Amino acid sequence: MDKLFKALADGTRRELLDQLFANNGQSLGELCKQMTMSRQAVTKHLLLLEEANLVTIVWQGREKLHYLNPVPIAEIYERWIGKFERHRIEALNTLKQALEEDTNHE
Amino acid sequence: MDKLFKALADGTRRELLDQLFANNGQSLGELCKQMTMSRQAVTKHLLLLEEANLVTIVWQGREKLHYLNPVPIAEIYERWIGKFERHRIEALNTLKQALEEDTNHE
DNA sequence: ATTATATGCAATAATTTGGTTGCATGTAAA
DNA sequence: TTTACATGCAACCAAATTATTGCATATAAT
Repeated sequence: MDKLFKALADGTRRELLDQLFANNGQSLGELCKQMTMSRQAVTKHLLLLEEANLVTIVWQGREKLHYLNPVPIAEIYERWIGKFERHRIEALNTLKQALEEDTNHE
Repeated sequence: MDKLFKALADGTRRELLDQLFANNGQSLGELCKQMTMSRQAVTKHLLLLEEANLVTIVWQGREKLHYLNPVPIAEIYERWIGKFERHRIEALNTLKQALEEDTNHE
């Protein structure tokens, strides 16, 4: 879960995911063309995405193709979104109460 | 969105959110008691959570109370989970195809 | 066989992050 | 009005992150 959030915590990496959303299965070279930084920098970002299991690699000859994997994102949903949703109404109510108590100087 | 992901990308900060899940509206001192690091370290983590809008502060006398805010997490869902879900079946299919082409050496 | 292309590996440098410590300030209690 | 408590501010340090560069290797094309 830590690697997943860290992978998503960088704009460049989210941009790479966006590129794969737009066109899945691109090679390293194709992805690099659309970025401003060096190939090695892009490689490192992609490595983190692979380690977070967000991107799957398929070698085709000398080309390395990159495919999106949606599974880890679903885990975020289950672990965090669901949790927040469950607490949502209660949390907002206690916050509201606290704010009222504070402004009313009870 | 960047601050949000970065805020969630640290285990200590997710632990602080967990503490507030368990007991919403805790003061800085109460949160610190449950952590191993210095008060200042905790303060800095909480500041990032505030800037990501995940935690809302209410001052009560000399105490600073911390409340969860579920809204930004919902934004993650809309921006990322939804997007992944929409592409999910298509992405898995193209990946499957690529894997088959690769192993069959066509 | 030679050349061009696609990628990997390793050393390095700059920046960001996570943490500590010491001192200052504001609020409540004795 | 002292004293204790809750927190803020700032300087500083170590470790992790991001990016660059130069060279090496493997595959494809001529």
